[in-house]
Amino acid sequence: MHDMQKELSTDELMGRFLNQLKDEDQLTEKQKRIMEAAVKLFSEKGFHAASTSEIAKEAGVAEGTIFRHFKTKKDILISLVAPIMLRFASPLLLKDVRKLMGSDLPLDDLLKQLYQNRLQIIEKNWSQIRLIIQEMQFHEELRGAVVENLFGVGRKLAEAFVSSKIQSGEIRNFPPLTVTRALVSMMVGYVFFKFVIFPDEGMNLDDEQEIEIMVDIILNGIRNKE
Amino acid sequence: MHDMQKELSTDELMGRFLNQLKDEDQLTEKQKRIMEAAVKLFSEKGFHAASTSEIAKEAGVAEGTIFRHFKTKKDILISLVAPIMLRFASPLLLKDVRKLMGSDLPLDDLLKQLYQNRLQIIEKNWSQIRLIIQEMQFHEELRGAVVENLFGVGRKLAEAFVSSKIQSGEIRNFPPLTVTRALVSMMVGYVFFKFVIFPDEGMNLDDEQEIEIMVDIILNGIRNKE
DNA sequence: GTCTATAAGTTGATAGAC
DNA sequence: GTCTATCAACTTATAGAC
Repeated sequence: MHDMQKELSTDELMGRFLNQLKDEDQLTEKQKRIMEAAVKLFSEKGFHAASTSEIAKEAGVAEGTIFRHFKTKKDILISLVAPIMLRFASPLLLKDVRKLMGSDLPLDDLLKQLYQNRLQIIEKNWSQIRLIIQEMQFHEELRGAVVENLFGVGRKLAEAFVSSKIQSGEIRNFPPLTVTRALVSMMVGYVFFKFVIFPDEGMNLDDEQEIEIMVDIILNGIRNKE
Repeated sequence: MHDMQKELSTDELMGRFLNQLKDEDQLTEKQKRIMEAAVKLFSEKGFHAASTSEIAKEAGVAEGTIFRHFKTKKDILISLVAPIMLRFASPLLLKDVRKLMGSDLPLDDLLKQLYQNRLQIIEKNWSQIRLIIQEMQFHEELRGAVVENLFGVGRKLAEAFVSSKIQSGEIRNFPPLTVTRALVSMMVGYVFFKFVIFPDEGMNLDDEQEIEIMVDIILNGIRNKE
């Protein structure tokens, strides 16, 4: 049971997560190559199906080199999570989203841009997002870190936004968390269809049109009230 | 590269799928036990992380017995897909959903029941659904079969329903596929939060309340129009 | 001389054969 | 139901770079 060795606790992982910004520059060329190769293979074949020898070959290093830099194979996985999450928590959630949410755009334009923006980021980073969602299922500490950091941050931002719009009277008076989840669910569902169900073909309609209608539905519902 | 052996084509898999109804009774006690053990371990640990020896132990058979009934480990996985999908395509999608869609319930009650109904089925079969979604990513034939059969059937049903409601004037005139995807996205998103993000704790609100609001949002939107 | 990369092991478990 | 060849993660002895 090679998975049962000393596990990193969620706290330790969060520590890494928070310290990663400065650490990122301290990575050697080889470490970066190994991590890049690992992201590629883990997300292509899954964590268990990708062997360290493959990773070594892909990275262009000897297999032993991997274990000079990472205690275990799982350690490579863990080391990938923090930088990936950072790329979502810091420049993205905090900058673009805050800016959009602070703007005084009409609600429809704001939502459209928000969806478009998130979708692009998800598309660009899909293999890594998929990897994290995949492995979350099997590594408790990993899920803990994602939920605490990424989801915690996102949820607070979104709920604050929704609450303010409820108070300003723009949004009906529902529980903010439920409205937030509805907004996010639309995106999750769209992503699910686009990337999980039809990863190859692409969908019939283009994203912009689809998002336009999605926002219309979320804002006005599907019921005909003439 | 044990994944690269002779793959079952989508057609062969669909063949199995269609023939499974009669085959299901022809399974021996041992085969059933092996398959049950495999579903359990594959969905708990993932396909690659679950070993055939564990499966044998869990099923209470000798390891060799597995390979008397299934050519390869992957063959076990493939054999699981058809019965699982059937349990979704036949009794559920076709019976409950058709009945609900054919009823003349008001749209909100109809949607609430539909969501409630689907959610219960997903909850009851979550480990199997998760397994299929997981392994779809890595086994092309499997995804082909799921998309063709499950998704194809579901989509046709849902689109027909939405189209009829658009023609009757109950639903606004959007592309039926987009409306369908919006309806399903809500459920997908809800399931994602409930089972993937917070599989342990359970959510703050109970499903009935959440679904009630979700249906309200989908039907009437979140914009305040007083 | 230390520090790092490497490739040839070692061990154990795995899928699959007999 | 036992057996085995294979391949996994991981180790270590060695050699090269600074």
